[in-house]
Amino acid sequence: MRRTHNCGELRATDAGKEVVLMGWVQRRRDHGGVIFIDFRDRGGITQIVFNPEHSPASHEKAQVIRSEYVLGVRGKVLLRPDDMLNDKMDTGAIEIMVDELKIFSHAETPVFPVEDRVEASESIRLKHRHLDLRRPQLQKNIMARHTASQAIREYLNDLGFLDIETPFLTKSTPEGARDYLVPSRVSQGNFYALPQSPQLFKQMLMISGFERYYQIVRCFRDEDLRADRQPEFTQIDMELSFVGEDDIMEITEGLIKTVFKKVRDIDVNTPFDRITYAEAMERFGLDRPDLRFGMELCNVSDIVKDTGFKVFASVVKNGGMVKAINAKGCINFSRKEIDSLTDFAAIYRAKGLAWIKVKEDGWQSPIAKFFTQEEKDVLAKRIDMETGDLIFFVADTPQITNEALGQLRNELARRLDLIDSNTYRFVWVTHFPLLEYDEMEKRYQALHHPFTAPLEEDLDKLDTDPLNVRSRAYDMVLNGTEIGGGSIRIHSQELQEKVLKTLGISEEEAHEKFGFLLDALASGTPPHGGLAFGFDRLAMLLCQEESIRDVIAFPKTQKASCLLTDAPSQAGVAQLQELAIKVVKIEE
RNA sequence: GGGGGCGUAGUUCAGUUUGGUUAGAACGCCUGCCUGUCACGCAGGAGGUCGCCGGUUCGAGUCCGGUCGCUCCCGCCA
Repeated sequence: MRRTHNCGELRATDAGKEVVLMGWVQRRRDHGGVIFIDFRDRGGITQIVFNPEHSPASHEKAQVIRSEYVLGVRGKVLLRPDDMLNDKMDTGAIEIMVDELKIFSHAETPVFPVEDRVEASESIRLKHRHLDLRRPQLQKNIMARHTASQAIREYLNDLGFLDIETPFLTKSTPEGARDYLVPSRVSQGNFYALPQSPQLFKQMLMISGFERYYQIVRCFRDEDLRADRQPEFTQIDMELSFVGEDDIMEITEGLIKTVFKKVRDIDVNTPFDRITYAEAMERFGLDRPDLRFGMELCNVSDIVKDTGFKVFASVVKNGGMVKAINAKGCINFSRKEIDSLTDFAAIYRAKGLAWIKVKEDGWQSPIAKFFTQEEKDVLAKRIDMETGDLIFFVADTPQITNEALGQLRNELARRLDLIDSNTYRFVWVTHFPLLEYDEMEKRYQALHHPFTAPLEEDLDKLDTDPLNVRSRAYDMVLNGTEIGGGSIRIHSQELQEKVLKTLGISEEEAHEKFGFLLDALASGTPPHGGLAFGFDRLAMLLCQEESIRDVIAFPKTQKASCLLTDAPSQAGVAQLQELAIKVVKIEE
């Protein structure tokens, strides 16, 4: 018996053919006489029929068949009678009348039915991932992911990129995320770190003269998980020599265009819009703006800085910021709805959410009485208040005001159903600040990473006004989600040393941690830059899934454990001894 | 590190507010019947450590304390 077709490809035009299908039993319907089975493989589902009058032997054998049995069947493709077509199935015009049945495997009753519409809990699904992965939806996702990765390889190969592997057992880097450590047996007491990204290696490859590199590569970060974050995740990692921002943007826009076309048959328009970080923050409050709807933020700090409403005035006087958002026509929001939005803003540390309902005869608002008529007029004009509008204000530090109001903007759009889920709106965010100040550690930190080039025109501010140095970093944002980011790198040793120094990394530490890079930079380094996409997130968006776990074959739980294999687990005494590792309990 | 939700039959859930007889439903499973179903139908049946540990009580799925797990979010994630 040799398989001739898959379960998704037979059509009315195949009627009369003798075929052999192999797959799993999706569902069995036994009528006492005739038995119908929905037969599934990765190609789809076809109905197979056991008829005691047609083939008594195979019908008899079919009595024992249950869900998820694995079968091979030989039979003839028959057109179904006109009144028995199933237009919900791709193969609904035909069925296979079985002449010969081979039962390859019996199966225990599955813990949950292998069907898309069944919603088993996530932990059950992960524990029995082999069953979960049989569900057509997950099969589709994993296949779409494959299509995407192949499209990416093909596209980059054609542009002269080389796929070059980089080490997993590598060196811990300061800055950035927590590392996963791997103990060394042959060098006891020493540890490798799994790479958070191949950043330094790809720069080394540029210095080595490979000019165009890519890798679809696993990266590891020991941080807390989210619906869109796993401890090991996949990047589409790229680096190019002799290029500037425009080259990289053009190539990666083409990459995205190709992937969306091949995976979803969606035409993405290029080039993408570009917006600076400063403009994104001003208009949307976030560095990853969702441009599918308007409702932009409005800075009113200058208007309220001397107002009688002390909360606003004092925030501005202390270097804070007051911004507003106009929920057009939302005057009918109840007190309860406004309270729930206030709670929402509080998640992002906003201490309150002031509001104004714009009525025909004036403002209805707890804060209206604090404003003079003149202030009211100026505010109304700035925020474009019209009768029926509902205005929200947040007053806090610039960071909190922007974050809270930016998130509120997204939340309002969701609640007001302003978002067309079939729209794909891409935008580049550029000119990120090079540094930010870490209040906890009392020092500057790289916003992107320490190898990002400062904007040339801002170089002189590195000593005098470091926080206002802009960088040559850029993020690709899709519908309010960052899907990729990168930068033009520093290619001069002097500048690299200077930036490391600004970051408070001593010369000694710099040479210990990055000496190899600094040496390499001095050996003749081409100008270079690159970008990395979060492949899992991209796949998630392509598959229209809510969780990254639905596009990863074997994902981990929020506690970073694998319910299938039960990793992580205790190591044996002998193993630990070999590594000279002793496990100690840490008391609270 | 912090906040929210969840944990009861194989699965999804109700029951927990207000402690009280034998813990229910649907789907799935098993048995029988059924020759055109496609979420087949009909009849019958089995199936429970109410996550775990401890406490209060005459009595705990229900109240209290602890603990474990899953999930969403904040912090964190250059």
